[in-house]
Amino acid sequence: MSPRKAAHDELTKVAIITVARDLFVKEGYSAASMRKIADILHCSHGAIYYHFKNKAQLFYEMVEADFQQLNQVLESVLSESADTNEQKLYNILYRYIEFGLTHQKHYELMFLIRDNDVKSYLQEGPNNSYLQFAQSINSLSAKPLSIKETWSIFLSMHGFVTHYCKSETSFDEVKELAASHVNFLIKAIS
Amino acid sequence: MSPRKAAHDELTKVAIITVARDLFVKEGYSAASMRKIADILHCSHGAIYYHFKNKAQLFYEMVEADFQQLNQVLESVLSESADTNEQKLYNILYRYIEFGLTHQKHYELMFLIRDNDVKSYLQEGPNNSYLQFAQSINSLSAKPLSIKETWSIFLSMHGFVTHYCKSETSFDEVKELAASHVNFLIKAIS
DNA sequence: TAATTTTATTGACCGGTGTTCAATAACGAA
DNA sequence: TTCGTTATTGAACACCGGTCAATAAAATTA
Repeated sequence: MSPRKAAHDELTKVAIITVARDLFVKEGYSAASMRKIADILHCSHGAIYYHFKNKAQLFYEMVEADFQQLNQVLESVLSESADTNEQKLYNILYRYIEFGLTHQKHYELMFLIRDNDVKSYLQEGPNNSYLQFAQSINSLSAKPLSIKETWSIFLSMHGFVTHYCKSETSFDEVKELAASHVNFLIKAIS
Repeated sequence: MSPRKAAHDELTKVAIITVARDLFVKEGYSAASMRKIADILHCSHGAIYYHFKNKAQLFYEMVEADFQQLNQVLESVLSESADTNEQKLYNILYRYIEFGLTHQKHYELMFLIRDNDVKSYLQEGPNNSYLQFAQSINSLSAKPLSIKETWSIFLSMHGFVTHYCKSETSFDEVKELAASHVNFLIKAIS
């Protein structure tokens, strides 16, 4: 009816993202539609396009914000001064898996989605996270690591997360396996 | 117009799958629509549903046939009697990556797609391939491998393929990296 | 051969999707 | 108060996967 809402309940990017996050996590990228998001927000689906160019960008902006958590997680491990480098190295790897499996939809978007719409928006996020990751494990490793070794470690971690993302297994269910995978990789660079 | 075609150009599963494969490989699962497939086949999209229950099953039947190639590849490596076990082990891993990156859309379907429609059809295929893989590397390894070690190797391989599938990198472009990743993993179990 | 049953195809239809855009009302500034 | 700016609506468009009654070709039976 009225083409513009009263000021106190105008749409905001934050409000949209909050609802979108819930729905994306609950239903995945394709099943979560702009219309469903709009329904929950009590607005028309057209309104969302005033704030976001399209669905892919909405998804991307949502996930990019969340993904900075991963960098924070890695940083917090590094700054835990009570731990030895060996412990820190283990924690970096272990916490990476934990993050991936407790943020499966985000991980999927950042590292797995092949959707052409979405793909064009992705570059920086995953790259930044990898750099942080690589720098961390290099500084903690007893032996100096080659670039290729670092990359192999990352891909091996990625494989673990990817697999259990796909089967929607919770981190809790694979804690022990995660630990043994991490130990397997640490052994490989010792 | 006519509700049934003359015998000589009736639809067949094979004809549909052939066209579908092209389109799926070219455009991916979601962008390749039943209507596009039907257009190429010069039939109505409804006709395809006479031969396949739905899109997911069409995709699945197409890919399952192709995927038996992977098992054949692994078998052929094992039966290469001129090679040492060490060489065979290397080849199993290397050829796994090669297969994954030269059949990216298939790999994606079998191991990556989260689509709920598709997922219900997938179980046996990937499982069989893993069993074959696990059995092979166990029989070839100098040291006996634990189940967890075998699994870690697989996940690490999977990570490599997944990553380059996502970025649509050809196998040729990452041959050397593949070799070094394989050597990294072999070292981890030596 | 003629009648009948089975089979394969069509195309309209349903409810859904992402996206665009003219119309419009609330807002903020002059 | 006027007027431009801004945010919102909802209809429209072109797609999508999937269903199904109608129908004609093919196969089978008499």
